[in-house]
Amino acid sequence: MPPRTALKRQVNRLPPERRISDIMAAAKEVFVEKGYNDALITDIALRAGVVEGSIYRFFANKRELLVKVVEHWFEEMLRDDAEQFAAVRGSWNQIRFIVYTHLASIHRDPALSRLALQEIRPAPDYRGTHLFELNRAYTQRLVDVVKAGIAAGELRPDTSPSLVRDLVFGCIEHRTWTFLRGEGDYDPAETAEAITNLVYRGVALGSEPTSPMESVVARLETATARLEAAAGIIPAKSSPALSR
Amino acid sequence: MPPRTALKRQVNRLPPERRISDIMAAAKEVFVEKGYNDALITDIALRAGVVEGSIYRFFANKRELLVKVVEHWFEEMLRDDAEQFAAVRGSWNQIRFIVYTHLASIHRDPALSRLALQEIRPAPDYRGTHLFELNRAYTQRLVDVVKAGIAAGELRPDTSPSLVRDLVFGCIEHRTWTFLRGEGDYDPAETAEAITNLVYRGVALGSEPTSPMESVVARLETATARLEAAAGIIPAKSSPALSR
Amino acid sequence: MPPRTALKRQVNRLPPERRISDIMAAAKEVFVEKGYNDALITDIALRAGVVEGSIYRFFANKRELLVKVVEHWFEEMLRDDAEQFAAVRGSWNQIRFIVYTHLASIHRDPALSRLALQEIRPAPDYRGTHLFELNRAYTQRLVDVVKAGIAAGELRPDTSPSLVRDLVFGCIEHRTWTFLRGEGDYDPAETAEAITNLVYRGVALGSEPTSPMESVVARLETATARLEAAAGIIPAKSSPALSR
Amino acid sequence: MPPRTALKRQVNRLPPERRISDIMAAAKEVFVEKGYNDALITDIALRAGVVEGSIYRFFANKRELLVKVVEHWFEEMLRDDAEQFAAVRGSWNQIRFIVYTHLASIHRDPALSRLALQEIRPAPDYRGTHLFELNRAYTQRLVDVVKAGIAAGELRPDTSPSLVRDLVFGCIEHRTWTFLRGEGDYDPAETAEAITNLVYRGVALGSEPTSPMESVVARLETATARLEAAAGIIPAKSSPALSR
DNA sequence: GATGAATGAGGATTCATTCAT
DNA sequence: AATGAATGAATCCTCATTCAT
Repeated sequence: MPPRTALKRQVNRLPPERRISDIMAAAKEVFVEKGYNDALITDIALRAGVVEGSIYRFFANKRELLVKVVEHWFEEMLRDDAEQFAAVRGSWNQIRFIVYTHLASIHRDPALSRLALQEIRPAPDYRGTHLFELNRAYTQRLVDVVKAGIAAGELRPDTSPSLVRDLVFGCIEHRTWTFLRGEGDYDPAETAEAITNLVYRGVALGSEPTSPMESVVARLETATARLEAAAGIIPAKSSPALSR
Repeated sequence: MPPRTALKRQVNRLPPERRISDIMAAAKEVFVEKGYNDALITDIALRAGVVEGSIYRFFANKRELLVKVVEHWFEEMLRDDAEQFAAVRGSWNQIRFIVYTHLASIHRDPALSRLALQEIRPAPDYRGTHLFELNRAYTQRLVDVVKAGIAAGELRPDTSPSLVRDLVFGCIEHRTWTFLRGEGDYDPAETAEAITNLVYRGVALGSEPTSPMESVVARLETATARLEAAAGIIPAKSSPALSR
Repeated sequence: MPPRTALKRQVNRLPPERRISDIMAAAKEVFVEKGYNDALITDIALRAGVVEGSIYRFFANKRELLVKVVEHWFEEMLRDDAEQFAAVRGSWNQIRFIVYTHLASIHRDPALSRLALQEIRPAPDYRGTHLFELNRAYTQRLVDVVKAGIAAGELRPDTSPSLVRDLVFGCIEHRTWTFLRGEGDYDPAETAEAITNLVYRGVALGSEPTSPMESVVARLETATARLEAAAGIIPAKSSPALSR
Repeated sequence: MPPRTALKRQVNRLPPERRISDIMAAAKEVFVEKGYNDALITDIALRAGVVEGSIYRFFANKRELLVKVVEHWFEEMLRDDAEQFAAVRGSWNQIRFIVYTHLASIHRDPALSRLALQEIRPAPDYRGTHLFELNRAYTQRLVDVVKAGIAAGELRPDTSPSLVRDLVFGCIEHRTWTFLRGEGDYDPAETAEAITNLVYRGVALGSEPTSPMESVVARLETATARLEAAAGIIPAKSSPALSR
């Protein structure tokens, strides 16, 4: 048989993990730019440097690719948070941390958030998704905080932890809709503080001390800042916990 | 190109309002059964007893038809509620009424609720929709209740009414997602009670200060005052206690 | 029978000719603005102050309406021209008149010209149209001019009048295409002169000069020579006789 | 929405050029038979032995397919002619060749000619088409012939080559309209001879005195202008009758 | 004679997915 | 394993024309 002068096919063999991460990176880009429906497999393949068929070797279909991309994003977020969260003490601080983190994530990645909220969650197969599990774990932290707070006698014993969860995440979602539609903006820290206070007051035993405490601290900070300014001192970037 | 001449045409003349309501009724049925995407204009026309073309005499396109159907449903709901709501007295009762009504509506018409929340609200042209206006009016009632409560000295003066609105409607939405996906159920009355209590506690003026905390606050207050005095600076605008 | 309070129907009775001319005026507007395909019967009816159905009382269909509109325009043009044309003497002048008139018409009403050339003429039923007859009459004038010129011994006897007709009108059409597409412009007078000269030369008898004309030329020649001499200037490049 | 999964797919792989030429051949057939509007993509696909979708892999839309088909036809014509044309000597012969060739092409492929003249040329995007370029090249040959004739002293130096181009191609078009509408016939050779003679006479340097008037007037104008220039007079905008 | 609501046929186009090479 | 050409289902919308009132 004569040697084939087939220069046509450029076969580019790469380790599977690399292929997968290339595809997912490209898919993330395209989904973020175009949204799910307007994202084209062809486009994703092009940017990933593979052909369409190759995508289907690793992902059953377009939707699975979307889900995997969002799951990946979510997992990274969780991993980053988990460590810090473990260090936070006190119900109020923990709630605030969760609220702030969530608001900040949405603020950082609005497009991915939209995909998660609008494309994946409403789907009938959402339960059964790994993302569903991840999200459960994510929101469960709040439930645990509430349970712990109740056990510690800090929070009202008749509080429904799951209702608090819905209250918090629902509120955040509602508050960020306008932003997700690209029509407004919000300040994560400020919003987190307000939501936390409101919710905390709803669940705290007796006469919650959050807000007085808060305003006093604020005044202290202000006064301190002024003194520092008067003394010509530039304050260092304060720790997030105090940064408000 | 001129249409091939039809042999015989049966014209069935009806008053426009009737036609419109027939079409909307049929559309409502089909949208509810199939969802927006899988709803066929042909199917709607068939059930309404008209030809496809007739639908386009009254509605610019499929989406407008959807929006009109949902708006109609929403308007009816508002009309029914308004009267009853006017008779409710007291912040807690009013909040509960609003929460309950909303929960009950979703429970009664989950499919229409889904269409509103999933199909219409995320669209980029949502603002500008009449539905957007209706919804504003709908949620505004809660904002007004909060404002009135504050004015009456019943609710905390530092409450953000719009945040309460997001808290309430966001919570409801989150709580009903599972149901809307057809995977669970809830009791509107019970849920309304729980949400109302939680939220009300967050906004109501209470008898608060826990004693230990109070002394801390007092001490901090003193320190702050001294610092401020030391700084010799007159605080700007308003007193810090009210500034947030 | 109780008197009907039917205020609904505003019947507006007008003499048929008035109706027809209103409709045609409106149709002309719309066809000119939108072209045939994009012109809507509804739009025409609206501008004419009638309903769609009324249009069909006077015109069998949209195309007939178009044809009637163009015919009307054409008839007016013919009427205006006929008188003037009758006064023109001499083959060259007559040809120039026809060419100029045609170029000027296209320049004045490019949209209507397009409709005639692009919409009506290519149609399979063009023959049989009154417009076809009108156009025949219109172009026939040129044929007659040529025949008369031949008979008078001014034009070559082997000239095909119909070929001259195609030459002239084809040339005009080709020359004006760019303008009709809205991409260029031309000067009717100048273009008419150029076309006429070119064509005339093709059909005129050899050593022609009509005697009276010749003497004029001779005299002009003399005058020119004198003027040039008077100017004492050596003509540039080539001899003036060849310079154009 | 994902397409309902087809059970079995028969894939028939072919080299792209073959596919493209199959599709174009089928499209040519259908366009010729039915005209652009009445041609169905389905029909074309069927005859080409592909599915509708495959057509859209190679052609952006129906119109592009049409344009490509006509361009292909035109290119072949040009290629065939070019060789022969190169061998023709003498202005008259060259003009006749071009005229004859054009008449013969139309006579051979009236349907394709119609598509070019009626569907493609009037479109607003005609310029920018490759066909436009091809046609320019095609007609340019005549322009070049005229220029060469002038340079060789065979044709009148005051001839406008582009006007001759419009004269020739316009005349041909006009002459063939009836045939293109399927209502008459013509003999290419005979018609070519007649047109060529008529045109040639119009441009050949002969004894004809039409232009004498014109050239004399031109000389007068030139001389006058020089005299005026010598006298330092800026000539007023001359009357149109003299402006040439 | 006027009205104008109702008719209804008709086809290009997209793009996720497959599978022969 | 990679390629990428081929598949093919699926549907909204327009608007000239009609005809019951």
